[in-house]
Amino acid sequence: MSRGQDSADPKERPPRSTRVDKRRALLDGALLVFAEDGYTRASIDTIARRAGVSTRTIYNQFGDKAALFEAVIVDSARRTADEQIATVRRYLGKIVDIEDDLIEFGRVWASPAPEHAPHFALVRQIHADAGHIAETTLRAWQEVGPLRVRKEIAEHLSRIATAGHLTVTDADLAAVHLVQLIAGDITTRTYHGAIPLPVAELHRLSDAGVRAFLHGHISARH
Amino acid sequence: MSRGQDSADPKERPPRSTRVDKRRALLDGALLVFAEDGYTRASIDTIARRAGVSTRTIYNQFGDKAALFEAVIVDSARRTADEQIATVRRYLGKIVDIEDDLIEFGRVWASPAPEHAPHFALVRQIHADAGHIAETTLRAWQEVGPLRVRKEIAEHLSRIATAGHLTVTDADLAAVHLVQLIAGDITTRTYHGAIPLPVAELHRLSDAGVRAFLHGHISARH
DNA sequence: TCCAAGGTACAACGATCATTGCAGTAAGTA
DNA sequence: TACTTACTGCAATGATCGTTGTACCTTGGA
Repeated sequence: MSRGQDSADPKERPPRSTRVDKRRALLDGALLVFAEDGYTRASIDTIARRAGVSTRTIYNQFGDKAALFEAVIVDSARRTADEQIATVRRYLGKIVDIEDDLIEFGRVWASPAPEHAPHFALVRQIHADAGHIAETTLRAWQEVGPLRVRKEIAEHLSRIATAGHLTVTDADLAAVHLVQLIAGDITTRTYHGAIPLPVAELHRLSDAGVRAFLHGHISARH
Repeated sequence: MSRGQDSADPKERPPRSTRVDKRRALLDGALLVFAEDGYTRASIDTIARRAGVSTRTIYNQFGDKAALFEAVIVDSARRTADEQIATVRRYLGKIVDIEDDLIEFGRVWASPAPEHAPHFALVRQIHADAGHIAETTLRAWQEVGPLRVRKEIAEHLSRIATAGHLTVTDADLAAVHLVQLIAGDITTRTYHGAIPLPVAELHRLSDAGVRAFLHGHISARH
């Protein structure tokens, strides 16, 4: 999980071996296979073939299949969360018009981002397999991924609220509401990315989610 | 999927055999095992043992494992949807105060209902395994379960809207928003029912969801 | 009492799979 | 040049599993 000690020479250390490259290739290939097939169905041979690596290397690097799965979960969650946090900062950093800005944010957030589709399929696998995954792994995943993203969104919403644009009592909960309204229905309808869902429909759903987040559905308007 | 012809004698037909009982026991037992372990991990032997039935009976009744899985999906979806639709009718049939009534509905909707917990675990398995389930099965499941429930909620929301309590342009979408705000966060936090979540917290989340559904988060109040 | 339908126990087959050991190889380093 | 490190290919092992065939039992109805 964490590097024991930094053996960082002051001078540039030449790529001492392909060790790190193989590890990277394995994390990427295993993500694809685990995302498609799930933990049990995914075979070590398939993963090795997809990563361009021998099965023996998997065991040398990770120990066993469960450890590889856990490494993939944490790695993929961190990478995706990094991207999402960048998106949040880019679109919620400066608010001019709260509705326009949230709608633009929602459209980007709800966009497929095809290179991250495997990650979301993996998340579905985690949800389904939670009963067979170590507690520590689940916690590590939550902290490095979803919770980090939620915290980022919540902090932005709080700031926007103090600026007078929003009424937010529980920022974490508001963050959950926002992302669920924006993308909740989409993720259930774009099964494992197999059904792409046209962009226009995607924007319609996301826009409606943002408006619901802001105004609600009660008819006390005007 | 559908009974070919009704061989219904006019007089009470005595329980001709245990055939239907075994089928029922199998659907119930298989639901538990599939929900806990997922399709691939669940073994026929385990299912047979849990249902109090020989493995041979499974093959005689359903043909193979995949067919049993599909039968379980559709059966469980129908039963759960029936319950949910009854809840919708009971709590949204007559509206006195829109906020009070929705909050009461939300609390019931978000309640664990421990006897249906396996179904929701099964739904997570379906979401994860969608790529390995026949299109026809997925469609049948959607129609007999989630879509039926969504339609019921949407119709009630439309009626409530015409009565002047709500502003609803897309009733289906509004229905999705409502259930996601009420229970969206809960289902992700009560992993396979292992973490029960205290009732007070559950009500807090559900109430906040209902209020967000009605009023939104914008600070244009008063 | 006898029949037939449906259930059970049991053994077996073939396939898949995680995991390990071993022998060989390529490449960086002393 | 010799040593070390990490990767590869291959074979083997032990376990699990879906599926089938078979012989036997139970029970409700003719």
